[in-house]
Amino acid sequence: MVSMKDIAAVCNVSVATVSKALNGHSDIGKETKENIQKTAKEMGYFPNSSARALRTNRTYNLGVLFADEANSGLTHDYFAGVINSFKVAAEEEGYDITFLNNRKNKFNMSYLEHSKYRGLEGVVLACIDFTDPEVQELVNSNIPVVTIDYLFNNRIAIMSNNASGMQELLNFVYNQGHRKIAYIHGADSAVTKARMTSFFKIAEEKDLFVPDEYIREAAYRDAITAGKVTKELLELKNPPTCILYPDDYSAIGGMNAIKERGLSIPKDISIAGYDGIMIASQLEPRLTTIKQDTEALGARAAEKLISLIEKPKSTLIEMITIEGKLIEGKSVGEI
Amino acid sequence: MVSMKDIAAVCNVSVATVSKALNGHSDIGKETKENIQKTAKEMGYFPNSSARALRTNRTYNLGVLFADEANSGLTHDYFAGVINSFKVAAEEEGYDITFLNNRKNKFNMSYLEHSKYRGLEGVVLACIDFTDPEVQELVNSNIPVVTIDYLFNNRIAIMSNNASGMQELLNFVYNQGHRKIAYIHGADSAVTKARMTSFFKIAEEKDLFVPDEYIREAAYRDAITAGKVTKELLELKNPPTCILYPDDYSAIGGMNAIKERGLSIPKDISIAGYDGIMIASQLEPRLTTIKQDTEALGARAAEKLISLIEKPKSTLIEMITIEGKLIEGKSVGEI
DNA sequence: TTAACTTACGAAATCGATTAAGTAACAACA
DNA sequence: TGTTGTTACTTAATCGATTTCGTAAGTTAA
Repeated sequence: MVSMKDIAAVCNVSVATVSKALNGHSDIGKETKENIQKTAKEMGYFPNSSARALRTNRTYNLGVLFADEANSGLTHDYFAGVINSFKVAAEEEGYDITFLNNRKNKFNMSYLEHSKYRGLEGVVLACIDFTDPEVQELVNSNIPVVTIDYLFNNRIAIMSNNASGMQELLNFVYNQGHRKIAYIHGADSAVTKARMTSFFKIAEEKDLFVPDEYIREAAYRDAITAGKVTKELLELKNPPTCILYPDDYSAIGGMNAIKERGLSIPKDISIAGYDGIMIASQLEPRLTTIKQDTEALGARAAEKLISLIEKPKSTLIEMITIEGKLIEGKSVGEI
Repeated sequence: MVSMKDIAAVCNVSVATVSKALNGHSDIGKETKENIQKTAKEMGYFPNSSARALRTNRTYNLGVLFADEANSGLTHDYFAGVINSFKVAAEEEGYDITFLNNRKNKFNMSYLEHSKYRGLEGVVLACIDFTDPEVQELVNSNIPVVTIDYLFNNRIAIMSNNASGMQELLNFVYNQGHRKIAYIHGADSAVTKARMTSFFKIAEEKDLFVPDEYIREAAYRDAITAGKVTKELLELKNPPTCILYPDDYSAIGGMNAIKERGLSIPKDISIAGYDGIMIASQLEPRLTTIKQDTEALGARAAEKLISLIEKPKSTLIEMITIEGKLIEGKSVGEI
């Protein structure tokens, strides 16, 4: 690797001069500067980030903490989308992304220790167990942190607006004329809670009667269970005319179960998913769903994290809400 | 941040002694060593990776080059699975993962420059344009490189065995009694080529007549086109009894088109996908597909890359083939 | 002409860790 | 007793870059 020393030798100047010339300081002669810059380019010089980090205490490295138990990690459409957009936004600002280990590594470092070891300037937290003591340690540290879809009182949070998403979805379904609406909700979590609360609030506002048997549970992305539950709903004496699912995968499970019965969507029964994953728009019929704006979620998270790093004083600790968008699709029909 | 200097001061020894004590050198007294280790723990010491990297020239950092044009990046099930498993395997060996920028960043570095800047000890290439001059530059550099699903003559490649996968799939379909088999293949690529070649080879071996109209094209993961093509195939005077798709998403598109016709899978027509993504096993009927071993692909890539780094002499430049696995599912019936 | 500034550069310290080389103190051995 | 070895440290150089301070040479002003 060619270093400043090498350039200095070639140009017959000191290392200090090279550094100044390459970093655009003012106390360098025009000719000297140009010569150094030219030589640096010719020699293929690139700064050594370790050396620079050591001296300046800036690594331009951001951590991503993202647990992937049971393949629910990078292969999880929603979070993969968020992380991807976070990455792109961070890269545009000259930052690189490093994953924090979720598994125990050789050195048995905690998340915080790992962050310090790598000199991460900030960390984004997504899709993890926020009650994990190690996560708590990180959140209570002095490292800038932004969380996604979870709110700590001392940290910036970027939240997908599940309440308004559910509201919009339910409104749409209602306006299509549906009054017998079943809701298969996800397992217990902050997201599920937000959506359910919203569901019942809107239902009440609309004087919609929702019998207990219309409210069912199925884990996220578990199309099999969703399919089973769907069949049970269809067998009710008074079956719903529309079923809402926890996510699009589940809706696919439901769709299969319905088609298997020989029923047609949306003629015989309507369904809606949530998330707006790619495949949802390619199904037949096109799935009605709330497309979560993963793009915006990731980008905002990066923007805020970098702002925390570069201007901590003027960066507000706030909760930022990202709206989902109704994709009307074709799976909810008029009644 | 607490440094060795701080520990040295507290323990009344030199920095060198601290370093040796913490790194398990032999020329340190038992008591001194224990005292230093205890103090280090108490003070919450963690090494500074930048300083260590600067001195030792080892960063324990691996690069991942992974272009994500058009959302086909981390949200691409197959590659996300591979990268995820690569990450886990690398982390187990004490390495961290850094993404190489695919977009141009502030400093306008090439992939190689970026790798050098960050001191990446090796890079894994996946899902990119391998003919890109910047990729070529990286491949021809002296940085250890492992490629996934692409073969350079001077680099280790980890290849999913598309030929044997297609063979196994076609054999299965054939053994179920199918003789009228349509094949919707992906767009032109090395992967498509490998599968097609294999398809025709096996077909020939089996004396299977494949009319031209049975061979169609649809882009990867384009369920809409796959659905359209499926309808066209169904309308043929002599329609196939089984359709093979480029991937599982496409198969879902086909599945929808078929169900829409009121046909039943696999009673009226059989279908098979490729890849073995999560949702495939949750469809009704369960999709027959070749599950690509993303787990093994990523893990082997990490293993080989680390081996190139740690014992370059004894590491063979080779092509490693990872077999897919037939998931029988329920979407191909007996005839 | 001389004091006061500018300009353009260099010397040296520094960041935190590693490591070769050196050195006391003590023990072992002939 | 003198030589050799061992043990347990310390000193100091080093990795590559940044930055403070210093200074020689030239310029301007009085």
